[in-house]
Amino acid sequence: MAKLVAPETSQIDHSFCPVYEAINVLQEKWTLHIIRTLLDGPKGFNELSRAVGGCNPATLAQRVEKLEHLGIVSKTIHSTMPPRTSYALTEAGQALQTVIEAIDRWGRQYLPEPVAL
Amino acid sequence: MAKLVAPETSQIDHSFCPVYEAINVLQEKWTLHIIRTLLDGPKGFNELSRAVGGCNPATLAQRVEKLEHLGIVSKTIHSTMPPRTSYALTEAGQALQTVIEAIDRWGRQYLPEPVAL
DNA sequence: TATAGTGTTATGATTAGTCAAGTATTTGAA
DNA sequence: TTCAAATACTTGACTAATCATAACACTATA
Repeated sequence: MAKLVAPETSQIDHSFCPVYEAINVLQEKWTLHIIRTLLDGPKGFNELSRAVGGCNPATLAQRVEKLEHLGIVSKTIHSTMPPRTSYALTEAGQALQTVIEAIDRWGRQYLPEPVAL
Repeated sequence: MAKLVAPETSQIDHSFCPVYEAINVLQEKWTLHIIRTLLDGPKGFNELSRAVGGCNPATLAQRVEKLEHLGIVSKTIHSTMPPRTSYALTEAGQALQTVIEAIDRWGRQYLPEPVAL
């Protein structure tokens, strides 16, 4: 799995760059949507799914697990049967509000119309 | 950001929400890396590829084309043979610096160590 | 002449994401 | 009572995205 790194002449060293890592975390599909939704307050799984809009449960479960692992989201199980869970942002997750706000401002200014692809 | 308090309803209208669209644009793999790299200044294709680090040329070409279409990146062909091109950020692209900076600050504060997956 | 550079595009393989359906249980309505 | 809907996911099959690699035409340097 370890890959031989190209000669040092022209390759940039990403060995540990916080911005690079942060971008890698946030760039996964649905991640930013999930965080934005949770900025509104804690939500259960299906509630989150509906609010995010369009993410299928398999992907959502995987994303939420990874975010929990990264300390961005916390999961609380209130009762096992009937199942009742809630997902909330940790401090690190709340701190992403500044990122979402920056995206929000940019979007309002530079995406005034629906994007046709 | 407007914190629309949705007490019980939980169904959100995404008909046209600039933040939602902006997130969709920025969440695609390599997009933020490309923009961050170009904040450093205009680059040629291979130069960009090296600086971004790890993106394969097919994907990079596709991303860059989409970003050009969205008015975030501009492409200038200086000569066809030998090929010489340069990719640069437009005004809308430059405006994403605030987003990258927010991610940067977050990363430095909350990702102090390499993320093990 | 040989090697490395330019900007792409083509290939076929791998990985990531999607879809529909199912699990076990309770709550609320008919 | 019995049925439908809700809860939080999981599973397996499928498709779309991304991957590494190589090719192309051509120049500039060694």
